[in-house]
Formats: sequence, structure tokens, C-alpha cells
Amino acid sequence: MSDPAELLREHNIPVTAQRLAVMKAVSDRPHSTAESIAEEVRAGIGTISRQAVYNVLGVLSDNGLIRRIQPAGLPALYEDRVGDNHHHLVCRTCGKTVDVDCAVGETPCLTAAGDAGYEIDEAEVIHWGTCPECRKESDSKASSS
Amino acid sequence: MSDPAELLREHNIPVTAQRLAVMKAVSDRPHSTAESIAEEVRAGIGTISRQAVYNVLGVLSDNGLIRRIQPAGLPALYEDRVGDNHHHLVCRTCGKTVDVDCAVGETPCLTAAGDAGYEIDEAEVIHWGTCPECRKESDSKASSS
DNA sequence: TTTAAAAATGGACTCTGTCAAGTATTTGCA
DNA sequence: TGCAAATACTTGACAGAGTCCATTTTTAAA
Repeated sequence: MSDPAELLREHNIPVTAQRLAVMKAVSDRPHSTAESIAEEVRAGIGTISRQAVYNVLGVLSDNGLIRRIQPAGLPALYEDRVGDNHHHLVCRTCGKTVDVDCAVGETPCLTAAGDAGYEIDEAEVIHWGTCPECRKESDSKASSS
Repeated sequence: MSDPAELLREHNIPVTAQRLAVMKAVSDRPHSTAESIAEEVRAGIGTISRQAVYNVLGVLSDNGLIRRIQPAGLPALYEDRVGDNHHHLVCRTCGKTVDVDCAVGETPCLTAAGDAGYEIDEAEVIHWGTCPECRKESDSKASSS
């Protein structure tokens, strides 16, 4: 069940070395970009084309095996953790991203006040802020000026 | 007070024709991209460089005079309406974006459960769905197949 | 009116991501 | 096990959005 190859078969997705390697990379390093996933994969199986990485990530997220998040101004990030409606906290300075659970409840803000006729299928919540490291940086810069 | 030139002076931003024109364009067409703002401005004052548009939009949003939103996979959008913590509803198919007020309250989801040491300054909520027009489209396509 | 600071221009460039044509793998079936 | 059809992968060109930088122009203060 948690065997990657098995997971793919369950979804009728042909098993390839590239797909397994990408799944492993996403799992090992949550919140990675396509580019860093490609690097990780190359370290494992030697080589993969950029296109294949995008293909695989597309197939996996279409099937709900991974989740894609796209913070404003940053390249898309991919993560393993699906199906639990958690959100993200992104550092404005360095882009480092961590998971957060929303304080409001299980499906926070999923209901908009007046849907304007839209059929809403997902609410994406991104918290913007400054991570501990970057706060130290800016503090020391501010005090030295 | 609502005079654009006055607004700029209040923020110690030099008044230029480009800035006034960009402000007007953002105000006239909320949820525009930088590119469509550039077109609008050219219609008004004849010419503006891409760089100037980005500069002005950057200065204005740094000063809180406009707000930048960047839905995943779409170019950044700019709007006039600031300071009231409203959210957005974006069509997955055509990208059309409308404002929504959150049902939860005044500052919905602003508090994450456990901030991981981050200093949070903003919560961005984007509702994803399908707009009325695109729903009709896909319905008619589905029934004809 | 002069001048230093700030902004705008124009053009090259980077970074993500996509398209398309050809080659290689996977899988189902004999 | 071997073969054929379907599916993936590779390579290289391309596109959109935004940034960098050197130069010219404009602003605003003296």
C-alpha cells in the first residue's frame, strides 16, 4: 500500500523508473521545486529530462498522489502530504515553506460569502511572513545601520 | 484625499505622468495584469515602458496603495481595493477573478496553528472554481460527447 | 535656473514552464 | 518468451512573465 510501485498500479499508471524516482524525491524533500526534484532524481537514477519531471509531477498531482502549491512569485512546490487540508507558511525573504494547520477548523474558509455563481472546488490558504533565520538577518542589518 | 496626485505626495512618492496613469488604469480595471495595465496606460498617455509599469506597480504596492495578487499559474493581478482583507475567487478555466468576502469573519484564517517561529503578516486566501460561463461551456461539451 | 536625486527607457537576459517530433519502455496478449 | 500497440521519455526549440543594467529624461529642491 505504501509501496510506490503499488500505488501507481492502483491508479493504473504504468510504472517507470522516472516515476518512482520522482515520487521518492518528493517524499524525501517536501516543498521542492521541479528543478530541485530533477537534481535529486539525477543523483539517484543518473538522468532525467526536464520534460519528464513535469510530466510525472503532472500525472501524480492529477491522480492526487502529490499536491502542487504555487506561492506568488515562486516556482511551484510539490509535496507528499495529501488529503488533510493543511496550509502553508512561506517566508517572503527566502521562500522557505512549512506546513501549518489552520486554527479555524477542518475546512477553513472553504465557504466564501457569495460565490458569484462560481462552483468552488478548493480553497488555498497561504500565510506570508518572515522565517526565524531571515528575521535574525534583518534585525542585525537594521541594528548595524 | 482621493486625488491620485495627492495620494502620492502623502507617501512622499514623486508625481509622474506614468504613475498617475498606472493608478488610473488599476482603478478602472481591477484584477488586471501588468501587461493589460500597460496597454491601458498607452491608450491614455501614449507610451510607457514595461519596466516603468513594473516599477510603478512595485512602488504602489510597497506603499499599500494597491494590492498584488498572484494566482497559481497566472500572471500577477493588481487591484485598487486595499485594507479590507477580502479574498479572491479564480476560475480554473479562464482565469477570471472576482472579489469575495470570507464567511468566517473579519480576519479569516489569519491565525495559523503554530507559527513555526515565523512572523506572519498576511494570509492570502484563493478560492478555486469554475465561473458561470465556463460551467456552461463544459456542460454543453459534456452533453454533446 | 541650476543641479542632484529619482524615474523612465530600451534592450538583453533569466527563469519556469510548454510544445512537438522522434526514440525508447512498458504492458497485455499470443 | 516474444511481439505489437500504447504509453513514456528525450531533445531542442519556444513562449510568457518578470528582472537587470546602462543611459537618458524628468522631478523637485536650492
